[in-house]
This record gives sequence, C-alpha cells and structure tokens, in this order.
Amino acid sequence: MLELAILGFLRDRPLHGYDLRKRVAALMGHVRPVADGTLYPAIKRMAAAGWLTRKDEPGAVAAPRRMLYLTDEGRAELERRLRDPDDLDISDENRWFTLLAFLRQLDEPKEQAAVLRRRLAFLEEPTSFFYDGDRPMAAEEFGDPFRQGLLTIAHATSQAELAWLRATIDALVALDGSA
Amino acid sequence: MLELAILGFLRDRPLHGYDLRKRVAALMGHVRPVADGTLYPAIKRMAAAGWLTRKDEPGAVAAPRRMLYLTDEGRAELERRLRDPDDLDISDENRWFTLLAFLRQLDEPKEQAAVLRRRLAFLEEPTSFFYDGDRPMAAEEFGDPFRQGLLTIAHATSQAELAWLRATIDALVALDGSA
DNA sequence: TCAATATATATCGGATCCGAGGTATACTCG
DNA sequence: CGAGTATACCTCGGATCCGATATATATTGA
Repeated sequence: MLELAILGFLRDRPLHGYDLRKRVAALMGHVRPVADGTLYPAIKRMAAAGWLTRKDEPGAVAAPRRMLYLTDEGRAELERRLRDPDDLDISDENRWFTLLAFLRQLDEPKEQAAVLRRRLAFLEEPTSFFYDGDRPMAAEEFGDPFRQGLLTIAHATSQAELAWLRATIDALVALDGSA
Repeated sequence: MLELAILGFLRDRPLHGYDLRKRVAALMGHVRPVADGTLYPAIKRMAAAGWLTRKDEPGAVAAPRRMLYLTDEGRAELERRLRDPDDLDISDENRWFTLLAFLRQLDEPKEQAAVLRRRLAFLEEPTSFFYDGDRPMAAEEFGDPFRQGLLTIAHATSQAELAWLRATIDALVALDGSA
C-alpha cells in the first residue's frame, strides 16, 4: 500500500524522500508518520525495480536531497495497480482510501467506474461480525455496548461509502457516454 | 492485533484453532480469512509465551483437534492490552474495531471509559489529508471526485464514531457513579 | 552562545504476515 | 465406489514493516 502511495504522489510531481514522507503521513498515518525505516527501504526497492530514478539535489537546505522521478515503468506499474487492485475484497480501509486518493489518475472514466463497481459489489455482500457457534448473531442480541458500537460505526461507514459510490459511478458513466 | 483477537476470543471460552480461525475471519477478515500460515504460528508463539496451553482432543471429528485454554498469564496480558492499548493514536480501523470487540472484558467501567476518552481525544484533533506544499487543502479546493469521496467517507465515519463515543462514555460514567 | 529542533538520508535486527505447499481423515453426492 | 469438499494442523521462504541507531547541517529560541 505504501508503494501505491509513493507511485501516486510521484505521478503528480517529482519529490524528495522527506517531502514524500510528509505527504504519505498526511494520507495514511495522521499522528504517527510512516517510519523512516519503512520509507527509505521502499524507495530503494522501487528504484531497483526501475519504477523511479534518484538524483542528488545540491541545494540550500540542511542535508542533501535526493529527488525522485517516476519512470515510464513506474507510471505503467501505477496504472496497473489502479486498474486491477488486488484487494478490493478485503475490509482494509487504509488500502481503499489510498487507492481512492489516486484513482483519478486513470484516464478512462469507464475504467475508474469498473474499479468502483467491484468495491460496490463487495460492500453489498452481507457481513456478520459475531457468531454463536455457526449462527451469525444480530446486533439486537447483545446488550454489550461495545459490540453495538462496532456495528453502529461499521454500518454508518458503509452507508456513507455506498451512497458516494453509487453517485460517483453514475457520474462517471454519464461522463463517458457524453464524451 | 491478531494476538489481541485470539486472547479476547479465548477469554470467552476455550476453542480449537480451526474454530478460532472462523471467528477471527468474521471479525477481522470478512472475505479473506486470516491465513493458516499466520494463525498457527501465532498460536505456537503465544503458547511459548505462556499465554495459552494446548491439549489434544481425541474426538469424533475428522482431524484431531487441539483445544486452546487461556492461562492466568494470558488473561493478565489481555487486560494489559485492553487497558493500555499502544495504538489508539493511529488511524487503523481494524485495530480499533478489534479492541472495541473485547473492551467489555475490562471489569471497571472507569477504565473502559478511560480508553474511550483517549480515542475521543485523537478523533477530535484536526486532520488534513492533502497538502499543497505545507498548506493543508480544504475539501472545496479540488473538484476531483475521488478526493471529495475520501473526505466524505472519512467525515461520516468519524462523526458516527464520535457520537457513539460520547454517548458511551457518559453511560459508563453514570454506571460507575451509581455503583 | 548553546541547546534543541528540523531537515535529510540510511542501515540493521527482529517481528509479523502471506502464499504455497504438505499431511491426513470424514462426509456427501453422483 | 470414487471424487470432491470440509475439517484440522503444520512448515518454510519471502516480503514488508517497525524501532533503534547513525550521521550531519541549518535554524530557532532561551
């Protein structure tokens, strides 16, 4: 997921690692930024894969910066990941949020809509969080406020997402039809 | 986080690995269950740490089951993790949800409320997801429907959680006062 | 002026996780 | 009766991640 964020940010403009770190933290980390011990190895790894190149930037700032440029291979890899995301079928909000932040970078509205439809199909599957043996338990069955809270929050989240998904898919289809 | 789920489920009743796998999948995994290659090493690890004991169950079922029993050390470890969760300050919904599912296992309403208050404080911090240089960008600034969607969903989620948190903290405080 | 903080990059060990593969028995359906 | 599926446990290699640690300079505030 970190790799997708790096590819996405670099498609907008070249950045050095420290700047990238702040942007990734804002998107994925909030309080605790992504650890340096995670980010810099990831950059190195992705440079080895040929997705980005590094160039030293002799500048006015304290430490020497290494600017990161997305290569054509990196751009192709980004498009591949946006078009065919592996994990729309699991309930990992962070992954979905990161994807959502960069999905606009796909050129075709039709392909953007296709990704959203897969997510919609996933969210429309019935979900159960708790079981008594093999029998799924309904929210009303436990007075436990914490499990009630879990279901309340999960429900509100998926309702908000569903509403937005449906509206956005419609808009993308209309956009594609009129083009 | 997997370890917290295992401790929490075993506090309710002894389970064998395969049963645990289904419950963990229902809570954390939904479509894709936690991999066997993750769960069984985790069980082994936790047995080595003294948090649970394993006993072979010669039974009528196909393969021999190994029942898992939480030890006193395991119960103490669970309470420690519920009381002092490391990561209420990061935006990982899965962690928070797992914690929420077992927080009722803390005996004192006062301590339950204390955990919720820390989460409340985190959610009340202003958050920005996107930056133009160092300047945080408001939702209105980009017409981009994907970033708008990101903010819409994030906002709805945190509003639902805030409302539930405030109500539940009040209820716990009242409960503690009347006891 | 001196300490602290911010800038900036990097390595290393340890932890956890996933995917692929392996083993074996019971039940169900054609 | 045979194939497929469900039950049930496990190992191993590879990937990613975090925390600690290291280095070095510029800026800011007491």
